[in-house]
Formats: sequence, C-alpha cells, structure tokens
Amino acid sequence: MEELTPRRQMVLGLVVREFVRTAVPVGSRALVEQYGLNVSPATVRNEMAWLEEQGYLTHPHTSAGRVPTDQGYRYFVERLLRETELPSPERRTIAHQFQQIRRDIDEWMPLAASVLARTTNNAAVVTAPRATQARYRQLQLVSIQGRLVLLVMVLQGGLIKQQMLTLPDMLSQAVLSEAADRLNQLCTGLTAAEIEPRLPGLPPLETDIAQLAVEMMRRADSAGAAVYHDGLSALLQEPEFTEGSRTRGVLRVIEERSYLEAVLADALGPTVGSVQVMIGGEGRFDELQACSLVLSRYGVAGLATGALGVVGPTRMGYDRAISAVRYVAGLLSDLVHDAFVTGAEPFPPAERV
Amino acid sequence: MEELTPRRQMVLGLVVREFVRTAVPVGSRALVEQYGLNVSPATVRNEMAWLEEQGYLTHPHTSAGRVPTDQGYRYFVERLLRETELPSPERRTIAHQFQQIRRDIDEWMPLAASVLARTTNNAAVVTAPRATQARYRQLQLVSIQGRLVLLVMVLQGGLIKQQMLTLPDMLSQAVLSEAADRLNQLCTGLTAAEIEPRLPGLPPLETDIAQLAVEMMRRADSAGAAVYHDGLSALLQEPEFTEGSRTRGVLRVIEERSYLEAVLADALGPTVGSVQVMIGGEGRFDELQACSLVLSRYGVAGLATGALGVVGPTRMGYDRAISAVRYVAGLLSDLVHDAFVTGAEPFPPAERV
DNA sequence: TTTTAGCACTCTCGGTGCGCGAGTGCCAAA
DNA sequence: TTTGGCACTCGCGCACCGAGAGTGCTAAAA
Repeated sequence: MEELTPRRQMVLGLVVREFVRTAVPVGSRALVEQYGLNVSPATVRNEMAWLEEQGYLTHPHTSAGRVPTDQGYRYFVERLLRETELPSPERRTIAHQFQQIRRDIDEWMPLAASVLARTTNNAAVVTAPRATQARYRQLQLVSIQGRLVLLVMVLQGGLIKQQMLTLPDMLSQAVLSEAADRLNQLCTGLTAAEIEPRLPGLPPLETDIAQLAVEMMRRADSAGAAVYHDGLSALLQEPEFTEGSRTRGVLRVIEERSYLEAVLADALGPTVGSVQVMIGGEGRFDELQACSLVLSRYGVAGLATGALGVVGPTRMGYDRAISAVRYVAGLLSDLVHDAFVTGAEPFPPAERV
Repeated sequence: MEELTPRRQMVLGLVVREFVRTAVPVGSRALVEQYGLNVSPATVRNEMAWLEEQGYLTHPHTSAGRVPTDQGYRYFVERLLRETELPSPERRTIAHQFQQIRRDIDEWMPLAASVLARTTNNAAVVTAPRATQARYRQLQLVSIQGRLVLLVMVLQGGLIKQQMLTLPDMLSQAVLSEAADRLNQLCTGLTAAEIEPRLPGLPPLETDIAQLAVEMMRRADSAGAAVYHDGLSALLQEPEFTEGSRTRGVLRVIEERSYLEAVLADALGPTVGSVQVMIGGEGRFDELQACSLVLSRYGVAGLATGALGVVGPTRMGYDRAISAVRYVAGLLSDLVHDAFVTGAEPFPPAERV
C-alpha cells in the first residue's frame, strides 16, 4: 500500500468520516463547507478524482458524491486511524459490569456480546473460550433414576460437560461417588491422551466411566464453542440492510457456527490481542460484501482462547468498534486468565480502566 | 366465531392455501382454474365479497385478488385444518435424530430448533426446560487456584449451574470434597425453601456454601431459561421480510429474551401439549403484525417445562408448522420426562414414530 | 506548477401522464 | 341461486420532464 500525500490522506479520511456519519455519498462542496477547508471544491475534486483513479473512492453514478471503496476503508483503518481508546467513563462502566459478573462464567459471553452491541450500535458475536486441549479437572456421577446416571465433568477453566448414561446395574449414589473420587484422584490435570494409557487395570465401572470421560474430552477438543450474539435487530435497521438481499451474510455469520468459524479461521491467527478488521469479505466471502467485521481473539494463548467481534456495514465507525473490541477482549482475557491459570493471584484488585 | 356454509369454507380455505403457496393475491378466475371448481368465477366472486364483508378476506386494492385477513387465517386454523401429522418417514428421521442425542442434554434444544426450522422453512425458537421449582440434586466444589473455588451445582433434571467463589482460607480439594459430600447428604431432593431452615448449626464452611447454593437455586427459579434459535436466515429471505421494517418483531422475539417471554406468557398457559397459534400479534404485539407464531409448551407439567415454536410470516404453512411443533414438543417431553421423573423406566424401547 | 473559477454535461430523483391488464362489482338473464 | 357480460377501478410499467447536485474539463490566476 503506497503512501498518499497529506492532503489526499485528509480528503480520504474526511470522505470516510462523513460517509460513515450520513450514509450519503459526499460531494466536494459539502466537504469543504462542512469541515471549513481553505481550498476550493475544485481542488478537492481533483484529489478525489485521483483517489478514485487509484481505487480508494468510487462513484455510485456520475452526478453523485464519492463513496469509499473497500480499499479506501482499508487505508483509512490502517493508516489514518490513530490507536484510540473508548472514553474513560465508558470504560469504567463496562469494567464495572464485568466486575459484577466475574464469578459467573455463564454470564461472561452474553455480557460481552451485549456490551459490544450497545457501544457500537452493531451486531456482536462472542464465542466461548475453548481450551487448546481439554484437561480433566473433576468428574461427578449423579444418580438420576434406576440405572440412569448423569456424568458431569468439569474441565480446566470451568467448562462443564454433561452426559447421561445407563449402567449395566443399578448402583447407589454412595458407590458412584466413590468411583468418581477414585477417578478424580487418578486423572486430575491430565489430557485425554494422558488418561487413556492408565485405563487398563482399573475396575470395570471406573474403566467404563473413564472411557466415556475420555470421549467427552475428545469431543470437547474438536467441537466448536458456543456462540453468543446480540444487537442483530439494531443492525438490520441500518439503511444498507433494510433491503433484504445483503442480510444473508450477516445472518450466516451469526447463526451458522461453521460459517463463523470459517471467517474466524481466515481472519485471525492464534495470537491473542491483536484486533483484525475484515472489510467487505475481502473477496473471499461473497456474502459479506456489504459487511465489515472487527475481530479479536481473547484468552490465554496456548491454553484457552475464544474470539469476539463486531459485525456491521462496511460503513461502520471503525474507531469505536476497534477500541470496543480491544477493550472487551482485554477484560475477557483477564477473566479467562484467572479461571485457567493455576497459581495466579485471583482477581487482583488492580482495576483495569 | 360463526359457522360458514360449506362453499364459503371451501373458498376461504382455497384462498388461504393458494396465497400461502404463491404469496400473490388470489383472484376468482385463478381459483376456479387452479382447483377445477365447477362453479363460475362470478359465483366465487360473490362468496369472496361476502367473506370480505365479514372480515375473513381483504383487498390490497380494487383490482387485486383477495388476501386472507388475520381473522381469515384464524378461521382456517381453527375450523378448516384437520389435525394432521407429519408424514411418517419424516417423523422417523426426526425421531431417529433425537434418539441419537438423547443422552446429551445440551444437544436437545439446538436439535429441536434445527428440526423445526428445517421442516417448516421458518425460524424456530426453543427455550430450555426449567423446573417449576429447582430441587437440589448434588453439589461439588472444585479447587481452581489459591482460594478460588468453582461451585458446580446439579439440579434435578440435569440443569447445571456454576459459580466461582473466593474462600476466606485456602483449603485442599479433599476438604472441599468432604464438605460437599456432607451437604449432599443433607440436601438432596430439597428446594431452596426447604434447605434454608437447616442452615443454622452447620459448620461455617458448609453454611457459606449452602447459603450460596440457596441463592443459586433462587436465581434459577426466577431467571429465564436459555433460548435457542435457528432458521433466521431462511425466514428473512421470505418476500414479506425482504423490506426491512417488518423484521423488527421477528428479531425481537428471537433475540430479546424478555420479549419472547412476554409473548409466551400471553399465548401459552401452563398446560403442556396443546399447540397455540398466534396470528399477526393478535392486536397485542404491534411489531408482530406480519408474523404468526405456532407455539407449544413441552415437558412435564408441574415439574419442568419449556416452550418451543415456529416463527414465520402470517402467510405460513400452518398445517406443517402445527404438526411439526406438536411432534417435536412430544419428543422433547419424553426426554424431559425421563430425565426428571425419578423412578420411571428409563428410555423405554418403545419408539415414538 | 498548482490552484481556482467557470461552465457544460451527466445522471438521479420526484412528479406526471398514459396504456395495459387483472380483477372486481353489479345487473340482468338463465 | 347461478351465470355471463360489461363497465369500472386501480396498480404497474414506462416514458417524459425539470430541478438539482455534482462532476470533469479548460483556461485563467496565483
């Protein structure tokens, strides 16, 4: 991506900002008047013509103003946007909300989605954190009725899996608890691969249970994490989506786990912390032509990570979206860190604001 | 609701069917030709005029065909629809899918939503089953790190709640497990209200934990159940929703839990098993004017119930939607029954097809 | 060499008018 | 009570028009 003269940068930047604000193609005179530039509209026009020739802007039709292209947005995001943060009072209220629910893992993701959606006025998606490799933490057997038993498994990081099973014989809760205790002694902290070789030699009941536990852990490793979302109704009121055809991509990202995963795989590496912006599907996702996504991984690299992001029209307030995604990812990372990293100081009082 | 002559019933029924099929206002000639009626278009017109006068049909404009009103759909659903079932092969594949995942409670609701969405080509919502009153089944304490402990609570019916807490002192896993065991001895099968009076006299650690457990149960009683959905992208392709304004209601039903709960409270009594149809918001939900909902409770009355339903345009295939909702509600009810009702024969081999 | 003013040109948008066709409502006859 | 006939209505698609916005180009000014 080449370098633009300062004035061209300014013109491009202003076109983007103005278009984001009004959703109307922006003309040369409007720009000069709106921002009190001390050059004439003609000069601006010349620069616009050049920017159009180079692919940063485009015309819906001859006598309309200019609209940024995907390339224009890209340049804007990468060169013209200084790293901003959300305003401090906003950060404070968000941090406070997360502080309130830090004990309730089930609430982390819905809150994150809701915060992202509300602060950016777009849709938000958040995937639950998933351990790189599931580690056994504790297992519990709950007698339901007759030979039916509920196997509850707690994995490192607080992920809980449950499954029902039918035993060959009916056993009392006491017997079940003892079996669970023995397995817990044996398996705590191990991965599926580490547990498997220890199976031979166990009593038959424990073997069966452990076998099932191993399967569940394997499934946890391969299965996709739960996806939370919010703000869809707000997003679909935006002018670019009121006419139905463009909504398809948004809905697929939010509703189809496999599609979201494909997008995430394309946009995000395994690194935690860097915010990535996908504009107009980047030519690789046709149905996302009208959308941009601002995405980030969160969590603890190599241990457990999830992803989160904002989905909106390409005409999106990138600065706010990026700051919000970065900030919320940071908060979630802290929470995950405390729940996963054994031995760390729990919930240090140092507040992140 | 008065009685219609057989011919008027037929005309109304055919208008509904034809309009559902084509989404185009249906005229008198089209109707006689399409269905080979042996009366003239003029006769049909007379009947249509009468049906319009009585409020069953309406005109978008003078020279267009007829379209059913909400009242017309209502009559159609209540009088003209014979109780139908899904075709047997379809029932079989659905039953098979549920059979496959019967052990995995977490999969019940996503599968139900997916099946409803796919068989009706509309959006579907499913709420998780919720016990009328949470009953303690088992509790477990998992040491995470330092004084941080994960409290995992299994309620009757397999609902699992988790919460982290920080203890005043660091305790070993063994001590925690013993405390949990003692509480389990004491509390199994009890409700929050029954546990509370037993708190005094317990050792301090157990008291704290039990206090927290009671709070969690109270919260489980009052909190809304998780909501699952599917098929949104298919639904929003329908002609009535391609133009954005009508989508609002659909999105609120699916994304806003409180809105869904209001609708459910309005449409469904506590009874399990009867399918209710809400057409065009019934005048009480403005934003649902363009939608119909086919809803049912499922589960075991008085013990644990959830709700599920199909959301579509008023121009919806009511027969299929009703059959599908009834059938899936039945399957889910069976699953809930087996997981909740202690002492029942687990998973009887008698297949429900 | 760069900027600016002027000007012709293009194209959308909203409004209007018109013919077509679908479908109705009504009436008189069967 | 049903039916054929017929006048009538009205939306839809199309073309047309004028206004307005915004451009591109050119020639003059800085």
